[in-house]
This record gives sequence, C-alpha cells and structure tokens, in this order.
Amino acid sequence: MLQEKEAGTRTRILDISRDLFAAQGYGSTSIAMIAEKLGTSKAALYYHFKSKEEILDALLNEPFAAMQDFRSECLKPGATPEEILGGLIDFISGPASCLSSFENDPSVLQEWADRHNLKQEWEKLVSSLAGPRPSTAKVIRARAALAAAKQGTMTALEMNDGALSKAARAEVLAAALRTLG
Amino acid sequence: MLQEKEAGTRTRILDISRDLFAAQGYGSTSIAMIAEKLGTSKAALYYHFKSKEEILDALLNEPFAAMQDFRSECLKPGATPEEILGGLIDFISGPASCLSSFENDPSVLQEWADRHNLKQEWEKLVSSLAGPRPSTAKVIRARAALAAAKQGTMTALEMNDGALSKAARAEVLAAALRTLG
DNA sequence: GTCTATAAGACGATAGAC
DNA sequence: GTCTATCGTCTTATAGAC
Repeated sequence: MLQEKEAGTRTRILDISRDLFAAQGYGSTSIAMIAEKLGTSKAALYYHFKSKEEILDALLNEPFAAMQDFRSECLKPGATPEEILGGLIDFISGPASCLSSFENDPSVLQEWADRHNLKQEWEKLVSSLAGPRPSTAKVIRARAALAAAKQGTMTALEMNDGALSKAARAEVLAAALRTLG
Repeated sequence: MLQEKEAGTRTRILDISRDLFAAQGYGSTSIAMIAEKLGTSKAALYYHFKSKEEILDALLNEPFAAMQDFRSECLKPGATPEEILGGLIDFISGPASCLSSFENDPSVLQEWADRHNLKQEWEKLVSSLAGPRPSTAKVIRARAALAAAKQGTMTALEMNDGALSKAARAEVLAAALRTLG
C-alpha cells in the first residue's frame, strides 16, 4: 500500500517533469516549479529523487535503452531502408517521444547526452542508411531522410492527439523513402 | 580610432557569444564565461551590452529580419516549391545559420522567440508549401520537406567547412522536393 | 513522507575608483 | 574602457522536526 503510493508519487513527478522539461527545457525548469505543480515542498521531492539529474536519468534511460535495441536491429546485415526508417517512425511514436523532444536541448546535451553518446548512436543510423564509404551526396540524403521521418512523425502525432494512424505512418514512411531517393 | 576599437570589441563579444551559445546553449552560458574568453572582467562586458539578453538580440535581429524578407518572397502568389525550398536552403546557409542552431534552444525560445513569433514565421512557410486548406498528408509532407531541406543544408555545410557548393545545394534541393512529392 | 528553515554557491547586474 | 568589490536573487540540495 505504501509502496503503491510511493510509486504513484514517483510517477507523478516524472510526468510533471517530462511536461515541464519539454515545454521550457531542462535547465530552465527548477525543482521549485516541479514541486509547485506536484503540490508539495521541494524537500518532499528530494525524498523521491536525490537530485535533479536523477529525474532526467529516470526519464531518459528507458527510451535510450530502446534506442540501442532499435539501432542493433538496423545494423543487422540486409536491413532495408524501409525497415530502418519504419523502425525509426515506430520508435519515435512509441517509447522515445520525449527523447526526441529533449535531444535538442543544450542543457540536456551537456548533462546527459554526452555521457551516453547520444550523437554517436544517431550517427550509426546515418551510416546504416548511407552505406559503406558513403559519398557526400549519400550522407546528405541519409540525414535528410532521417530528419524527414522524425519531423513527419512528430507532425502526425501532433495532428492526431499523440497517436499515429496507419495512414499517417505510411505517409511519413513514403516521404522519407522518397527523400532518400 | 576609439570607435573602431569599440566596434572591434563589440564584434568580438558577439563572435564569442555566438560560438558559446551554439555549443552549450544560451541559458547555460554565463556572462563570466564570455568575459573569460574575451580576456576581461564581467563589468567590462556590461559597458558594451547592458544585459545578456541584449547580446542575444544583437545576434538574432539581423537573421530574423532576413527571415521575414525571405518569408515575404515565399508568400508571393505563384511561388513554386523550388523557389521556397531553394530560398530556405540559401537562407540557412547564408545569414541565418546561427538562427537555425538557436531556434531549438528552449532558453532562447523563452527569452526571445516568443517575443518575435519565430514559430509563427515558420508556420507560414509550412502553409505556403502545403497550400490552402491542406489535408493532414499535405502538412506532413510540407513539414518533412522543410526538415529535410534544413538538415540537408546543415549537413552539407558541416561536410564542406561551412560553405555550400553548387552540387550540394542541388542535391539538398532535389531531396527536399522528392520529400514533398 | 512531508514540512520549515537554511546552507552554499552561481548567476545577472551595478557602484564607484581609476 | 576596464577594474575590484559587492548586491540581490535564484538555484540545488540538506538538516532536523513532525
């Protein structure tokens, strides 16, 4: 019973933090703001998380692990562009929506992404799309296709209350494949 | 003579700030860091700019004005996707490279972009690409094409020491046009 | 688990001497 | 134009009562 309530509070803190971090950025969101939305004091928050950074870790560790799994799939020999770009679309619309919105935040990059080589993981996707010893043109196409898939997916999610319809998924995938050429 | 030196110092502050803001974000860059790279005290910096925000303004006002001009061109009736996407590529590789790297920084969005309706300016580009009363699919394609053009341009710039070759420009434009369908 | 109170330090910005 | 010294505020985080 106590454990359940503890888990509930912890989850609420994570939900509130995810929203605030996404809206104003990690660095610009203070513990005081989170505590206020939570309806408690700052000290109460520190009972559940021992630092602000630990909240960020809890928010990003799971999506990041999912990204590593997904990336492993992409590196399998014989993976097609359809599989890679389609996998990315499902990944962004699924476990990693918050990772996508955080990875451009410089304060997150500084405190978290550098430690976890997020940029490097992303580069592996580029390589698997551009092929071995890629020309400049191929790298441009690969990066543009990944950006199209990501932005297309986020647009589709926004326009449909956070859900990705089958038709929208097909539309995004087709657009990204055209980008790749 | 004094004016020249003043202008030189001012320009140096802007150059240093642009680099630091791009590397670590606006909110995570302190006046102390800028002053250290400048080789002077914080107080000396405040002789040239009366606030940290004024530095950001000086950095972004010119690119932002260029964006408004560019957007006006796009809204001319009869503007083709080639013109719009090609214009965006030239805009990003030209006056607005730092605007592109700043516009995802939440601390910049909070202190600057909201005041200047940066998101709204961007939306106008989406509209001019997606056409009047656009379907969901058209909006997805338009946003994906803009993202492809932007990411493709930044990739091309990175791979060529900040310059955009004619071949790379053509490659990016062709990719973005394919995205649009 | 939650509270009040506070430590300890970074930050933006200013005062006043030179 | 640049300096040292400092102000006031905000921040993360902790101590100790309940």
